[in-house]
Amino acid sequence: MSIALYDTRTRRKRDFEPANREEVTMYLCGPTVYSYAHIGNFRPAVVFDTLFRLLRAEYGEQSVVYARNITDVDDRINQAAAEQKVEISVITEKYAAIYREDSAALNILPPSMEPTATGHMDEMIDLVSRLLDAGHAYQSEGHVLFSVSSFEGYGKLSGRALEDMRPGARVEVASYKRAPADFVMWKPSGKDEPSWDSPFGPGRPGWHTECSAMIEAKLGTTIDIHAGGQDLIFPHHENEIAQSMCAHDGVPLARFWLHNGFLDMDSEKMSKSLGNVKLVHDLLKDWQGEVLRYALLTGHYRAPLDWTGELLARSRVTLGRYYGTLRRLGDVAATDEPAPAGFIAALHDDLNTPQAMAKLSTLFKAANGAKTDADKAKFKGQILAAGALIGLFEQDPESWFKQDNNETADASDNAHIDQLVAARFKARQDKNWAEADRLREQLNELKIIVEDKPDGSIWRRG
RNA sequence: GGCCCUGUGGCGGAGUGGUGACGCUGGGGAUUGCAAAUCCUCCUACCCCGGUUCGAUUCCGGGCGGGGCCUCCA
Repeated sequence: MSIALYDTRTRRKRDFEPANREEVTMYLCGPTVYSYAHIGNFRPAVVFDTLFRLLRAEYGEQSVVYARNITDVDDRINQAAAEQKVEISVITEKYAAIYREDSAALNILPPSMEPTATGHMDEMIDLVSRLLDAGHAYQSEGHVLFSVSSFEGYGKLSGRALEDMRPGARVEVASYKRAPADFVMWKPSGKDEPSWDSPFGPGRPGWHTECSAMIEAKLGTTIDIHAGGQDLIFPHHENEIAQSMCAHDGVPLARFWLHNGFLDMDSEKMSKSLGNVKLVHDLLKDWQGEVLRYALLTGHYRAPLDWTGELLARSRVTLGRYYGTLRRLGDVAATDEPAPAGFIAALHDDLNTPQAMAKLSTLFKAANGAKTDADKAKFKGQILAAGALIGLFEQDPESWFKQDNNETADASDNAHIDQLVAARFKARQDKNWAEADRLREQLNELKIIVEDKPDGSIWRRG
């Protein structure tokens, strides 16, 4: 069954067929590495990682090329570097490394490549030069600007006409612009700002330039899928399209445009002024990365998702139930099975993860009810296959329960708990119920939930 | 002002022109020394007003509510 994806440009769900099944190309606008990334930054990373996994399963691991860039030239980076009196590379390398750590904690696969702006200065300068030569760009007060009126398709992606927009609605129109919607491709740098030499004077590229140049350099003139957050539709992706299509004689930049919706924080917009920005770096202190990933996937990627403590708690409970099943199936070797057809169909339907989660629930129910070893092995195989597609259930169940969040879970703790549980099990064998209950009470105080089984007791953190 | 998205039970969240996904919570039951886990079972919904239809939560129109974007932004 083919994969259907909602394409922002055509505003329809369409069957996805790559231009070349041997080389499916996908690009995601990645992080600007000037600080810790927040949970909202990771929604596209997790969602499109799931799509990456799905495409790899469909076309073969070697046939999918997924580029997620790192923006390492940006005014916010310059500001951070100036404040800390260091080179920008000190800032960008630090936060790129942290971003990769956070990504790994959310079980996000490394993309095929992570191109950087600083690594593509020549390509960007070349792109700007070509657009200048072709008359799509002009120089003004040391800047190079793209002239949006030179591209008749401008506004097609976001569905807005130039005349509908309010010039200066939010930001004052700069003096060097011929038209308010023209955007900067190259700008001069101030005295202490990072600067690169170019035919149009020393300076640095505008934000939109890097994606067009890197896609051209790494993936080709037309890619299959271009993805990002909803806020990037305008102007960022509109501007990328303008640059790339004008540089490529009108050849489309991407065949499918995918955009994820935003997270709300306790029903409010996440913003610095409201002080409700949640950094993944901080969330990971209280929650396992897999809980964050699961929570992000409980909603459909195009819909808004309300990020709350309840959502996280619910996600943790559900995952715990699922890992409980896997723990009970621990001594059964999974057979090699495909994920259930309904689960795959849900993901194929524009990455309908809530529907896929519903299928997962029935799968676990079936696994819990399995009587024979053959059934257990089959269901375990299906669970692991489904999990691999959405990046869940890839850790050892025992470690899930024993590391389960927070810093109190260290090794000595675990040994102490093991001791108490073993003592209680012995008391139960002796039918010394008073002693057994006393030990349970002691464990309750440690927020440990014990499960008695015929051949021993197991425990988890409550 | 323009453009886009959205409104489902106590909560989260799919889906559908006609038999009310799935999960959490709550009630009941099986099981258990007591529990936990597991299983079974029950309760509660489709923003409002028109239209189309034998029949609309689902399609169409209007209204109301919520959100996003209009050159920082996942």
